[in-house]
Amino acid sequence: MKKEIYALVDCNNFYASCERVFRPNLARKPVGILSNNDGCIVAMSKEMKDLGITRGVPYFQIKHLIKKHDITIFSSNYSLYGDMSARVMKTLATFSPEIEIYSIDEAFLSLQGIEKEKLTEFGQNIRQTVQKWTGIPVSVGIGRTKTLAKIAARIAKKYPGYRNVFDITDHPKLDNILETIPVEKIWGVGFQYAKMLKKYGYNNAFELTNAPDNWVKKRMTIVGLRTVKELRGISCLELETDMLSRKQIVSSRSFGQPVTKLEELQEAAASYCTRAVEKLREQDLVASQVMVYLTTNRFKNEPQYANFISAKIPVPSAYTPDFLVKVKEMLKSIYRSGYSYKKVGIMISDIVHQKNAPLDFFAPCYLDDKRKIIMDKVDSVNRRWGSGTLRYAASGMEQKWSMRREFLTPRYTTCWQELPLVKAEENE
DNA sequence: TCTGGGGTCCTAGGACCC
DNA sequence: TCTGGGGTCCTAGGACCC
Repeated sequence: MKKEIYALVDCNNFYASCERVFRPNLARKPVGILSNNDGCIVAMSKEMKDLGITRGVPYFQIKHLIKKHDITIFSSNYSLYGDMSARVMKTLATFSPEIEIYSIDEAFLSLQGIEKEKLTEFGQNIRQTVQKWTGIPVSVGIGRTKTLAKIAARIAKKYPGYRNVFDITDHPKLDNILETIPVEKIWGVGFQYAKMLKKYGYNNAFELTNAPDNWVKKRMTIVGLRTVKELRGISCLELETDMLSRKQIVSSRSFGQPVTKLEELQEAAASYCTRAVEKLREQDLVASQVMVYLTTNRFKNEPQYANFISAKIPVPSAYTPDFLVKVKEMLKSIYRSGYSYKKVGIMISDIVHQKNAPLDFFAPCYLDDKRKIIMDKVDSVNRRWGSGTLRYAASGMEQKWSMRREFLTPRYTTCWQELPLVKAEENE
């Protein structure tokens, strides 16, 4: 069996770091990023974490700390983060022929073939290059399995002595290191499993490696067993290098303010639906199932209602109007008047590649149809002039329901009008 | 006043078929 | 007394991830 070596490259405090690239004056200052609708804290710089603020807290609960600690708050700016992520990934791809982009801010690299003694040095090289080319600080964890590489990255980040790179491969003190990792910090062990494991006396990663296979499988399914084996150094999770096409696309948003009218809900649903079908086309996919749901605000002490409904699209399609028509009528059928709604959402599923779409004898297939030409035109206009330039009337003009984004930064990297300007010194 | 959004995988159980 | 059994497909729900 060949012995793999994996590196996990993890961007430090990614969203906060992205904002800082364009606001260098915020280095070493507390920076926080809000969720959609400016609802919760979703990302923080180290300085803000050090204040004891935790991810996920509602913004209004920590508002009083903002001034006191001179925290800078941003609304989330996904076009910026997505673009910065692409730059980081492109840089990483120059270091290894095999790379798995695991999330917006993490990638696994195969380091097969690199001499064992040089792994740390190689990791440092990655870190420095990404910093130089993109401005984003990263940590690198190296190990024989993806799960161990994750743990290594955690250590790299935690102890400054390692300068953000840690190699756990064949480490003489592996057991001692694993003893310092509480079970809930292991990749694949979440809140529920951690609770269960502790009940049975498994408190840290080392203890978990001694759990019997059958017991683990029974309580944590085959997935949990793989995690445990990976901790023991047996690789069970391979690098997934090719982008698998998605199985579902979800688009939903809480409203900036409560919505009561069916027409407004329909507008919002139409706008999310438009976005979801756009995402479908970005990957040359078509879908034949669409679901729509709506819900009231569960945090409020007022009448609650939630419902969903789904429908088939007769011929797999990526033509937005095919979906808009369905969504509009479906929403009408589950809408009940007299409630204050907080959110609607769209889920598109039964997704296949355009080329693999089942054919219908009586209907033209999307790929060969003029509908595809229309959609391609719409997409290219919106790419060129900014998304939302061409819209469907169904999405409405007022969009009173649209989300709050009070602290939004410019789209520095994805919109010509919002490029950062470099000013010459004027103090002469 | 104010509480995110977008994904994946696995399993159990029911429906249905032969 | 004693009511088969195996296969497939689908869905809901639960766990996890970022």
